[in-house]
Amino acid sequence: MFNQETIEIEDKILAYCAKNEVPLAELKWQPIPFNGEWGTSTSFFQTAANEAKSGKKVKVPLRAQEIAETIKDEIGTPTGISRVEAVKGYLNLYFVTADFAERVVAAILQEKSDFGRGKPKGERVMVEYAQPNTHHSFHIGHFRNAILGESLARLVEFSGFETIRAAYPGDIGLGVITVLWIYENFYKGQEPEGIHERGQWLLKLYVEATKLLTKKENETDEEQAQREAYDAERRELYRKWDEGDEYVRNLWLETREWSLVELKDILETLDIHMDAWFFESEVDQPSKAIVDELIALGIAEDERPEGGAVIVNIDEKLGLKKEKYRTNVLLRNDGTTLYLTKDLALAKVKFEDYGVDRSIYVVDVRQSLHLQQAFAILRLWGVPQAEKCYHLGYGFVSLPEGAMSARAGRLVLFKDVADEALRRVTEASKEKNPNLSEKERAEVAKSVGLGSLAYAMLSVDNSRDTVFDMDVALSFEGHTGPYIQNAHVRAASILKKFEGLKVEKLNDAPFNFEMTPHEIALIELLSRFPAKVEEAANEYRPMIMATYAYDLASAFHSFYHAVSVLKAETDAIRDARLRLVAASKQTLANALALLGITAPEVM
RNA sequence: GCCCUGGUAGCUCAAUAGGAUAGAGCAAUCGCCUCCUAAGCGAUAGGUUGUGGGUUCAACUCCCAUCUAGGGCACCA
Repeated sequence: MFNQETIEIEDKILAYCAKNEVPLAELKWQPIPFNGEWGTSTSFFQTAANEAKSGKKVKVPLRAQEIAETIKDEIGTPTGISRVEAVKGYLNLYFVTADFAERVVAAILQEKSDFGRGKPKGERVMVEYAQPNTHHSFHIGHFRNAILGESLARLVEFSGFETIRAAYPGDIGLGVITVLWIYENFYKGQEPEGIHERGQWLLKLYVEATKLLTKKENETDEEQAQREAYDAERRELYRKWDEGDEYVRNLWLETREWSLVELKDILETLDIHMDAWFFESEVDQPSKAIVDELIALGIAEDERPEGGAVIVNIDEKLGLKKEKYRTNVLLRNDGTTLYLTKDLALAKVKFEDYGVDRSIYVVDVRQSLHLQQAFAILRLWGVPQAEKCYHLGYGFVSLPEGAMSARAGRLVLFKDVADEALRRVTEASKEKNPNLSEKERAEVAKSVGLGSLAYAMLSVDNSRDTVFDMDVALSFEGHTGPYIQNAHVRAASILKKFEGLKVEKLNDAPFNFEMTPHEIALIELLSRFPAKVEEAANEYRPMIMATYAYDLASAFHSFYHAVSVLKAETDAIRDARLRLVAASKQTLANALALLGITAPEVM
């Protein structure tokens, strides 16, 4: 976006090299990595190496420096560039600060919340996330999934893809039936007040039921008989559900709704709005037809006549010699479907009913093989979009005391963490900013509390496992969401204090004064935002944006501390800096939005 | 047995297509609020990037080997 200079210079370098038969390698431009310095650079090592390979006797580093020097002389001082230097094989071009600064700031103030938005890409992408099981409750691991998916959706959308957000709750399976069983036998007719209490109650029932249905050590004959009787009841319930028994189905729908109401409330809190809701139960039947089709096509093998299942030997069908995707089951020998089967059916819905070009699955990394198998089968099946299926895996979230486990009672529910976050932020806010009204403080608490949680999840690479420690996630200092939000608040505070002209009217405020290194660093970061959006979206990595937001906030805090805005030396400098503050505020807000974090005006 | 991830400062993590001086935050020590919000800023200290080879002008990054942690491998999701 801000690279006009390099294009012009590249032409000159190309022309020179062509004329002098220098085997120029591709020019890669990167920012000059020294602070306080400001410009772009490229190196000639590869070019020198090309010469060496073609037989010339050259020492690569020396030759690279020689080329850099020659080109420096050749291009002179191009427009927009204040100084050119050749150092250690690199050609460094320093920008004319005033021009560049003005161009960056003006673009941001004009485009506002659209600053950084990419051009339409002409492709439709679906991001599937939020796949918790119903009849369970939303824990901190689900939160990582949700915030990662939402941030990714916002990134790809902002970068120019038409984006569809899809939820896919697991609403059927043995776990669900287990809850129905205990409810029916021991808690029938009960229903706690409050949507979260009710949702979490189902989890308690699940834990209790699991105890009743799990073999104990030193089990007596009597206990064993009881347990087996319970298990038979549960199996019978599943069978009834499967054949569509009206009573069981209604019971299931009613309790499922309790979970969904809770889930939707949490998503609403997180400002996540799904475009499509898929349910496992809905793809169960269609997936059976797909199995028949795959058998008919010779992709799947039906071993049921021999008492086996329906399987796909994926490696064999793809002609792979080494095992990679292995073999997996599409249909149990009793004719019921599996996760893989349903995912094939769902993929078909995505591609055919929703016209999706790219399909991203935000799913626990432990399911990596299963998803690769699903994608491979789609390829065998001849689905063109199979090539653009992508599994965004994420490491699991554990606790300082070990892995989360509902049965062991070691589970951190998101709702509890969110409540605690609000409590702690409210407390901190009272101390740091006593003048806020109750209403404002409540808003700040939500914004900052959820912001700190979201940032804690997004600031580590998705592939890494993380340990969720409440005190770390709810820390408000240092590399955290609130640190970034605070930079935004400080910018807002300056603008609010400025009671002269509106910032929008300060069009004639050039940066034609000697800028401090803080201002230069800040403007350089601002100019990189559009490229960062592209990078994060292309690589499907929200962490890139999380890191950027922190770097920008850090640069702003340093600037804020070291440079006076309202008390600048002259009105002209003050006005230019005000515009820079406004541009910083805008870009911080844009970056935070892509992380699913709100940017408060006060805190 | 096979496959996939990780291993970087005491701790938690970064590091763009292999590029110039491996960066942050916690924790530690020391400074900075009559001055735009101190949820902040500055400074000091902290490193043989698990180990051993190799490729390259250049390796945290690529290749091989090895140690170590975790995960996954047909009727769970």
